[in-house]
Amino acid sequence: MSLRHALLGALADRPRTGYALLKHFEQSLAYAWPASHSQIYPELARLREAGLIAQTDTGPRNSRTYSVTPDGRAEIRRWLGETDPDRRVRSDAALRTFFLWLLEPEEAALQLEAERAYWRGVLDEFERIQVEPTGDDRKSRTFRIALEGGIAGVEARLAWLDDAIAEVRSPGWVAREPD
Amino acid sequence: MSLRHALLGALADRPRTGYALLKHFEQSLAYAWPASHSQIYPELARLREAGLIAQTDTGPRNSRTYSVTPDGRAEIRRWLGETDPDRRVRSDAALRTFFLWLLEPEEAALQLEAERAYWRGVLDEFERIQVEPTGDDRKSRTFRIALEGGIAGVEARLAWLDDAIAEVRSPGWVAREPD
DNA sequence: GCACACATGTAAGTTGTTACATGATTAC
DNA sequence: GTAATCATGTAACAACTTACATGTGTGC
Repeated sequence: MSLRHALLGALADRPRTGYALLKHFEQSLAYAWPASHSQIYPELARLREAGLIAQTDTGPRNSRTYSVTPDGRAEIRRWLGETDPDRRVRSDAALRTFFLWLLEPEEAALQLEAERAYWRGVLDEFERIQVEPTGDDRKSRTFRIALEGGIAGVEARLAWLDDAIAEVRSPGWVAREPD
Repeated sequence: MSLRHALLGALADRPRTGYALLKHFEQSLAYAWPASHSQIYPELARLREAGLIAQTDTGPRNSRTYSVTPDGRAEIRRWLGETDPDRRVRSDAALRTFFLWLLEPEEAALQLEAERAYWRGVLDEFERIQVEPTGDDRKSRTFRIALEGGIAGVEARLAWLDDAIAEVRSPGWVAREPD
């Protein structure tokens, strides 16, 4: 139930409306745990019913501001400290690399180049965020650590994509097995 | 429907039984698209019904060997060439890094050290596989490319974890906000 | 004979996606 | 006024997890 704890953690940072949580998921959390509004709103209702969050304000356009309760804060700490992370990762993009041999060499190269263009864009965005000034409290530092993790991962992927593209464009790849 | 195409791709490599596919998912494909037997067997039945695979052999212990049909081979190629990869990635482990500030510094460091130990083990396994001799046909090369992608990703993560651990153990982290 | 790995399946429940649906405020 | 963004919800469906369930060959 990671979504539940993602919401609790985001509300432990500060109270937010459902819509603000949605935007937070689209921006920061999108690379760790994507979630859509049709998942978030019902989950907020369940968290509220369970007493882990409470609606502490009502704003314009029927927006509802939620805050974590002491129970909710205890629950997110329990989750972080006492449960093992689920280290499984599903990546459609990674899966496709196992099947590169099924494509014509030129087609394989084009696919990998599209990947490279996409992840370059992501890296640009991460680096744009990275230069923004922040505080040196633990929250700000945590965010910078998470961002550095994202950057390191994307940089590694880009370096690997360069190698992979070179390989599928190499004579040794193109020459053999013309299908 | 990545599972469907993961199965088609694995069967395009060579005919396999359901059980062999299961083992293949536990080993190679586990880091890209984990799947359990309760998902694989029903999906094989559906693929067969759709005419994308066919049962080409029956072995001991009621094992069934499946092969891709021409339609199945066309479908995996269509998927690889004509559909965009879903680049979203869900990672419980990555999500948790956003909430490091909620833990006591020592607890945060212990969690990150557990991550480091886990990924070191994965890297050891990848490197053990990497030194095994293989061919230089496209299939073998593709597998090596995928493996190198995995290794690059894990190495980047380990380097980042070293930095992250140093940061949460630094005086600047430990000193402030004693909760 | 018994344990273990092989081999396949179903069922209940949870989680996630896509589509449908509606209303409120702001900017032009 | 009208388009865009804000703001929240539900419903149908697909995908995934966990548990239940059963039978087969091999090695000791």
